[in-house]
Amino acid sequence: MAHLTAGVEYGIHCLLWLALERDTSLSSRDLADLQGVSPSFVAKLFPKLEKAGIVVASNGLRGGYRLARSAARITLLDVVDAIEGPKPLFDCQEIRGRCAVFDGALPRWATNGVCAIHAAMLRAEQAMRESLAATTLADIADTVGRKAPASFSQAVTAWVGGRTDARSARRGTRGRG
Amino acid sequence: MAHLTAGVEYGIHCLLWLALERDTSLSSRDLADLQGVSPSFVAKLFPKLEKAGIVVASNGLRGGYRLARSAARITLLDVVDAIEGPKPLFDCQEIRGRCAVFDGALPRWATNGVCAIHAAMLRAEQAMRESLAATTLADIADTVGRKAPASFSQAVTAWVGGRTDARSARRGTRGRG
DNA sequence: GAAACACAGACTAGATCGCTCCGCGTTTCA
DNA sequence: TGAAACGCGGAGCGATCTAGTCTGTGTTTC
Ligand code: FES
Ligand code: FES
Repeated sequence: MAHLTAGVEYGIHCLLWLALERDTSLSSRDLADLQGVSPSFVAKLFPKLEKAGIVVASNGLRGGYRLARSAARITLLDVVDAIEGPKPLFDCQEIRGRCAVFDGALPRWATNGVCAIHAAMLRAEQAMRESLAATTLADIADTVGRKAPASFSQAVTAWVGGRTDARSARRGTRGRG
Repeated sequence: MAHLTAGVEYGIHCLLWLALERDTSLSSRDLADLQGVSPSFVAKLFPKLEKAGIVVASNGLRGGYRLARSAARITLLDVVDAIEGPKPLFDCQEIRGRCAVFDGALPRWATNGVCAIHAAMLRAEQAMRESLAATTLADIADTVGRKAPASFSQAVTAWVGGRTDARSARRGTRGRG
């Protein structure tokens, strides 16, 4: 994939569901099934978000995740950093230090400070990060909310409720389904 | 490596040498040896820069590359696009279309337009691209030029000249060295 | 005490990256 | 005239990364 991996897309989409259902803990399996993606993969994602303080986890049956703070105070940069970890846009290999003209006697000025090319790349990365930091989960939820009809939110709550019911039913009809 | 690969670092550094020696054609081997990097790898880089119209190539003995236009009119974005090709920062997989709540009957509004998350990523990518487009090869050459002593430019020209001489000498003493 | 949860770690298939090697056509120059 | 130095394309290779699976361990609910 590209620089921002599939984990970021999965993670942010999951967090949007959590923002929609702030009163309920959703398990990683709920979130995966809800979106039709790999449960194992989503399960590997959330410990990172929890360590970054974006979500809080609760253990045991009926456990799961919920947002650690308001969606308006979670930026896309928070999520990207949590999932991707420290991952530079550009990885300078200090080419300049191998110049044949110097022939072994590397002058101080040649490796002093950061290479001008590297500096330009760092500026580009910073521009990207500032753009990501300027968008919050709430912004995105608003955009989606304006597109979705009013009935959608209810349908989601019903789906989540249906999950809990299905679990209870499974306990009642154990071995038959 | 990261999103911007080693080819970009090699490529831009090479182009800086070409900007310094605008009157001479430098071969890909010259440029590689000058910087102590792999000649084969640099040789694979330059056809891309030539197709993008950043350098012009000349064939045969004494051939090589030179800048197609002034360094002030070559941006870092030009070089990155030439070497990396079309490579999105974020590769949306249209997760939203798989939502289990819809259960097969995907409503129009759900996939209408670009996903809000994807849109935010495109803005971040655009911010990065604008930053890269704002820096030219000449800008970087100036920065380097201010650091390097006056003698450096002469040393480079001498090194390049020495290369041509070495080739002539090799022809004269064929088989002995 | 079983089921549903979180979480850590080993593992795999496939893609990509950095790099090499080879063959072909072109140009120069002894 | 032919060898050497060029550009250029394609095949291939080892290392690394990605997306995803499969354990296993500990915790909470019912
Ligand atoms: S040495 Fe890495 S960008 Fe110049
Ligand atoms: S569907 Fe790809 S980012 Fe939303």
